[in-house]
Amino acid sequence: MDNVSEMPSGASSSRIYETLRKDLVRGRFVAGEKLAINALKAHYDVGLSPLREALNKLAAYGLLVQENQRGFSVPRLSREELEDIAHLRLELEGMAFERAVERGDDRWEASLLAAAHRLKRADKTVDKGDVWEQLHTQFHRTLVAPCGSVWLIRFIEQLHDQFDRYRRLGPNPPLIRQALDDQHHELVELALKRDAQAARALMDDHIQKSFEVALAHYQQHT
Amino acid sequence: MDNVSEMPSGASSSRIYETLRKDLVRGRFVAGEKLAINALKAHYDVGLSPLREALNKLAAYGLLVQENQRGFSVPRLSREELEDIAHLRLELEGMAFERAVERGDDRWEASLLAAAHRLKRADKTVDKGDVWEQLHTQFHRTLVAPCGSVWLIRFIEQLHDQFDRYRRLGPNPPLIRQALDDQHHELVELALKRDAQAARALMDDHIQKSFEVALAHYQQHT
DNA sequence: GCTTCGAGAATAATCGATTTTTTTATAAAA
DNA sequence: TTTTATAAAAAAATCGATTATTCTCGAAGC
Repeated sequence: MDNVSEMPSGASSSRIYETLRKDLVRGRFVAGEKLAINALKAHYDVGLSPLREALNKLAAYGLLVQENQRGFSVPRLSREELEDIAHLRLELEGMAFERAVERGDDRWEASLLAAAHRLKRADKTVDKGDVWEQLHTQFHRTLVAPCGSVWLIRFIEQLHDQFDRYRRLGPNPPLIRQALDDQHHELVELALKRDAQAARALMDDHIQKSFEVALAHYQQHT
Repeated sequence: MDNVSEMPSGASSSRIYETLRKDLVRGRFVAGEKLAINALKAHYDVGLSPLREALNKLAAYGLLVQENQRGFSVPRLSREELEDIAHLRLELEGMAFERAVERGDDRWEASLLAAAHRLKRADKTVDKGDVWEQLHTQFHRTLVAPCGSVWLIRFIEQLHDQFDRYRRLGPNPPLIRQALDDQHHELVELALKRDAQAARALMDDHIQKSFEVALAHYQQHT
């Protein structure tokens, strides 16, 4: 554990959950590492109870592993799991986007354009904090928002967090960002054209590309 | 809250989680009900900390709703959600079963036959406890076990628990059981024949039938 | 040398009590 | 009558301390 976020000031319970979740996704903890609860308590400056409740939630969510009487640890990474996650993202996000394209209304079109624009803007500026990451997450959220299935969205977000544990192992240099961002705009275009088939195909390709980036990072990392 | 399970004796932490999970799935709590923590504490005879940790996990899992400073409650039911869950089950379980049929080995075939047999046996005897339910869950678990995706299995089980909140609103009379159980055996047959296409089609039909049963219970119930 | 054992230290889990927040009940004001 | 204000009660969240379990490391036995 090192270099983890400062806690935002304010109420504690869900705050610590969100902070930890982000730090886990960002890779601020080493995969496989056992969490020292007292260290967390000290670092994030929270009490034991809220902290443990957050850890329990994160374990149920799949960002931590809880072992019987031996605390919490960060799940290990494996190529097999990355492939599993990417493949499922392909299936689920493809399905969701296809449905979104069929069902989304004009307000959706507007929010898509907005999200894509903001993302492109962030692309060009130097990234203070995780602005690009946040906007990227928001963009993908928007893509599938009107798919009509609350549970599908839930699973997709869960998979995104898992996927990002791999993708964010390495840097996200401008060139790769650029390439992915081009696809983001194409996705918007196809959505506006209401071409569900092509939209899905491109989504598949987009996830495939992301997978390759993440895999490279993973292999570098080990 | 009424008529909930007695706690099995033994260690507390994960025990209370499992007990609560089962009681939620069984419908021992009324949908929408706010949980009185002190009452739970007294009934299950556990301390506050393990109880709260279990509730937090269940909320992350989707069997409870946690509201800011006002505790936990049982999620409401809706026809829309039931349709959502059933539809996703169709997609995910179909996908998983198809893959399982392609990838399962002879040990899988054996365990399938075993699970189906045990389920049929339980069918004929009077159901003490939830023997049939347990075996039914186990059977479906076995069907998709060799699909090769840990995350897919995880989501499917989560959806099963959600689906069962609806399906178990009403009784499960012998006639319906019989009909569903016939399909279980057909599923096994197609799996042994390695007919992935037909297997998936039948799985779709099976889930559709279950959905109709669950929907009837839901409509009766409101 | 290698394994097994056990005492002490470290850590996890749990408890009981306190603090904070929400809900309820009652009464005053509009 | 309805709304607003407020005090008391209830409930949720959190804290500090205790208990139970696991881990560490050195010594004894094989």
